Amino acid sequence: MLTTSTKYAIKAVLFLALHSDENDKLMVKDFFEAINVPKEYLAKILQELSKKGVVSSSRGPKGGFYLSSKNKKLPLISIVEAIEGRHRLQSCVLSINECDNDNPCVLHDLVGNAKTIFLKNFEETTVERLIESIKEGKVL
Amino acid sequence: MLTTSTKYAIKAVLFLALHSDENDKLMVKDFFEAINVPKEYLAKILQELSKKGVVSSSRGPKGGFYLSSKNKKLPLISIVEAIEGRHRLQSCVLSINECDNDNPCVLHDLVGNAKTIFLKNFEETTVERLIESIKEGKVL
DNA sequence: TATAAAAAAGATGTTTTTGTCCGAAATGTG
DNA sequence: CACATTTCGGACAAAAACATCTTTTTTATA
Repeated sequence: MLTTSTKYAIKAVLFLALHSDENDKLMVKDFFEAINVPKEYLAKILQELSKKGVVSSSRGPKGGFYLSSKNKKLPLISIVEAIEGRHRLQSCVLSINECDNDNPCVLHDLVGNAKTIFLKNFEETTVERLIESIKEGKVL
Repeated sequence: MLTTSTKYAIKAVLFLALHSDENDKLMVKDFFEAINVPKEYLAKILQELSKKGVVSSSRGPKGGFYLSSKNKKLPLISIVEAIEGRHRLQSCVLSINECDNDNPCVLHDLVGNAKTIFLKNFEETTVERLIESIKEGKVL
């Protein structure tokens, strides 16, 4: 459903949303254990997310990663897109190029529903919104 | 959503359902091009499906692969299970072990719906049923 | 302005998935 | 029974995903 890298990315973003802001940045070494992601790999992923504008970062002493309030308003889908690109999520289940609503493959309708719901949720739910869930007891 | 191998498997099963039966078996070389799957890899996948009872096969001259009427009655999910096992489809989106309905992770509810619908469709739709769709114009 | 701290960038290593190849076992047919 | 044909099974190869390591660049602050 989501690649390992994307899962790591989501965990990282949510953790940052909860525990950082412009004045309290987090370094990789400060939280890789908390979210159970290999340290060096997390660094790579954050780099990518930063480049794509999904998280914020600053170098040097007192530097680190954090979520700006703008970052927090992004929908979940932007994390997925930053890591694995948009294509993967919306391409045909059977990877048939010509498949679309007008010329659906055998599984198109069968899977369409689930995929539509999934995408819709990821497009409509912001990081900010998820943080509420966490505060209401959902586990990260 | 589904691995490449599983997609190949589904295509192969559907093709066999359409073009083979006990008296007209198909050899790998007869249809790997039609479904656009690497020949040797398709052979491997069919072997696996055969071992798991999802497709039927016989060796030697006049041999090949086919779907028995029993095979055709199997739900789609059994193809997925044969290739990638059941676990992958139903495990937590964030791969959090403790995640379940009583102790949901942040994404559990968000994704739950889509996943439930997806699984339900794959459990309830048989190969036989899909063949009807194809005859009604859906592309394979 | 020198220093140390941090992310950025790039090179390298490992594992899993995908894909290929070849010999062994089975089986219908002359 | 001999033979050709086909799947079966295992070994091997290539590519992608996952992970680590090292060097460079930026920057706060002493």
